[in-house]
Amino acid sequence: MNAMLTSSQRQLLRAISESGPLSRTEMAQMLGLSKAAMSGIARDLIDLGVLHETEIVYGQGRPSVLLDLHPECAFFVGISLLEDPAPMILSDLNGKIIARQAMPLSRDPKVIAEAITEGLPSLLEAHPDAKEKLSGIGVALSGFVDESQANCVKSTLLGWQDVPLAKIIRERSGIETFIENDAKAVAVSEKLFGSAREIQNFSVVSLGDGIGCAHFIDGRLYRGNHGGAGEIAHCTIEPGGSPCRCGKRGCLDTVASMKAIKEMSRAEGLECTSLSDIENEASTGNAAAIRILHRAGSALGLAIANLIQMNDPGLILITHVEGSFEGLFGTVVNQAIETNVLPRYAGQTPIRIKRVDGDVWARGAAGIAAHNFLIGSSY
Amino acid sequence: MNAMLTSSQRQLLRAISESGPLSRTEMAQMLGLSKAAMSGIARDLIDLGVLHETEIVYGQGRPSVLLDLHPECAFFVGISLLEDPAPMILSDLNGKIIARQAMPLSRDPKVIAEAITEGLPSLLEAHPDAKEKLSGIGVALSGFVDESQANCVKSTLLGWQDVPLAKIIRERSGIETFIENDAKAVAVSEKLFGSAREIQNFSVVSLGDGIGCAHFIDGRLYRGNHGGAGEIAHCTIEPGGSPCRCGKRGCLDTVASMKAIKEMSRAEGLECTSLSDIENEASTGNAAAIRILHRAGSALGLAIANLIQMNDPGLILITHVEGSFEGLFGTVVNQAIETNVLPRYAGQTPIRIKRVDGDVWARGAAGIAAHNFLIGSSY
DNA sequence: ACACTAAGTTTAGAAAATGAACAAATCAAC
DNA sequence: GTTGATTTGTTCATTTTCTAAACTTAGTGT
Repeated sequence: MNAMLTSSQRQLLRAISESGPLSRTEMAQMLGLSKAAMSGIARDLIDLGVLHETEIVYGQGRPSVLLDLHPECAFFVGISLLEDPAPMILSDLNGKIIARQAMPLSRDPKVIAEAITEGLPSLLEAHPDAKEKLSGIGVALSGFVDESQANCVKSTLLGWQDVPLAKIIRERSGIETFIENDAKAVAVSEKLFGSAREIQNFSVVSLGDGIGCAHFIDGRLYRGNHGGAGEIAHCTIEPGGSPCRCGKRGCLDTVASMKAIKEMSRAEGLECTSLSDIENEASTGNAAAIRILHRAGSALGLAIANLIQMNDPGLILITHVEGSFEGLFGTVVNQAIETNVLPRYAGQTPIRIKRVDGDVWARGAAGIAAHNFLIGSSY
Repeated sequence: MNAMLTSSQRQLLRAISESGPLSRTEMAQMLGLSKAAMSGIARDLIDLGVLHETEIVYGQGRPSVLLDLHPECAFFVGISLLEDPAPMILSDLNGKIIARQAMPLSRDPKVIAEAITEGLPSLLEAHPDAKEKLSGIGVALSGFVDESQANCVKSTLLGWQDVPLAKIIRERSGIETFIENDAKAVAVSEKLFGSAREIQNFSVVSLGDGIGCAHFIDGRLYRGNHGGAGEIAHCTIEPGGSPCRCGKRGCLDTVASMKAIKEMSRAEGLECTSLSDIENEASTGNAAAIRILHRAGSALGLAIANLIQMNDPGLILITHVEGSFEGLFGTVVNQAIETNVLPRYAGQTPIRIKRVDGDVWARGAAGIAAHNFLIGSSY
């Protein structure tokens, strides 16, 4: 239903998704079109149910009517293949989670497609609206995804190589489907729904068991030439350091991922099962805990500083699941960023910390579907 | 004369500049237009003298006529403010250098504009064609330049802050003028004239007294949020290492720039004035020379590896003025890249080495002018 | 010489934009 | 209140840009 949007219509949707509600006149200025053209485009999109009039702003002269996306004009399903059971959520066009369930994870694409298809009815059960207007499925996974957001080029976690997962799910479920790398999916959903809406250049660093990263450049997700842009986890931070499961040494992942921090704690004989535990130990003066947090924080900070130097993003968004950035770890990270960035730049790149819950990945996946619905893959 | 090109015409020029000569049918496919539309666009551009028919390719059916940019349809002047005297070159639309001279360098923008204007007649003297079709001036400088390629936000070397250099030169000379950071200018000219024409994502690392770097992403120069994308020289490579003039420690610049290499040699008591000298010493077994080249090479390699991990470019183009990459330095660089890149990726990112002469910067500057003539700043 | 093939052009007409005039909805001022 | 100023948004005739389909052109293969 959505494939036949004009290029201008798409541009408009993109603009609104970036800046929030706009009057027709503002839209016209933004896209460089005449008021006349804008009027027609807006009317069409309102008729389609994608836009609707919201606020009326009074000023001098005729008041302007703000148009915004109609959040209930389309619904999306997002699935994360990062955990077992795999979270599965239903979201609207604002990224609001409307329903949530889980499905069994599998390594067999066909079984996944089957599980998704079977899970849909119950996910949509209490939401007849959503059932009718379900416009896309998004899947987040750990691995490399191609430009078309259809094929998984390689996933070590899932043991895949060149798996056309999107096609398989699409064929089984009958719903438009797109897949994406986990960190990239989060970046897209932050651009669409989150705190980076209006920012054209930013990077997301997602801190969890592993470390993920993705870049938005000139308002678009930058996937890299082999889909590997943002593989910050395997930047060498401690040359000659500990061996990494990737085969080389001293990767950021071996020092600053939650998994690494926990392993280091265990090796030091600390009985810690979470970042908060270690932070607690450190705050009571435990030297080992302090050392570990220092090492991890400096490494992450250095990597982020290098990212800033390299790409000069307008925002670094650090998402983390566990613990908080209020403690020693966060302080060290910030310090390390400051000391490793060109002094002239220090403090010029906003660092935003965002604590996220277990829905991040599924929500990100839904964002991929929403992005394809709204804007499409090309400009 | 050139400001009123259609968006389609610009797209076409971009496509040809990327892929070389194309038949009308190929063009139509590339831009997603009908043959009919293409026919008209091509005719207009031929009438304007921008395109011309070159080769005829015989196959089955009617032979196709390849169209290419007419290299003599426009000429550009490029000036490098990196040296004194400042090189000044005249180039055609292929980047071919047609004439060359020098002008005195100054820190006063007005004096620069004056020198350029006064230098033009003699530069153009033997080329009446070029005089008539001079379509732009480009200026390369060390520092930060804003998005519009008109204002120098900051240049430590020139002691500038917010200098509207392009406007000053434009007003004095009457010629359309654009300025750009040195490394970024080289990247643009490599994209336009050089070895990265068909590549959408690549980074240029320019090795000279200092180290410069610039990224092309999705076919466009990526300037970064503050114009600082590519400041690889001040990535921290040796945490806690030697102090850098930027104020922090262990920057790549303090270890791998030609200046740093020479300084380290002097500190070690080597009587070397060029990279070749040090390479020679190393090849005869001089331990200090070997150590220096190892240290510099590993640092540069690590930085490039981090760049690859971070941005997954389709090509790294290393330009260097002095010496060669055949010796120890080059070997170490390559080795360090290999060992610090995800093993799966190793060798996947082509590294191209290009020895350049003293014209690089001026040629890059001319490329900026040519790029603005052909494609304009926006898409 | 004959069909066959593919490139490029022509034509009429659809699609998408513009510009200028106009209608609508408010504020401000008397 | 009525009037004027002001700005939004619409209408409509016109222009620009692109398309589809038929046609012309210039070759190859048999």
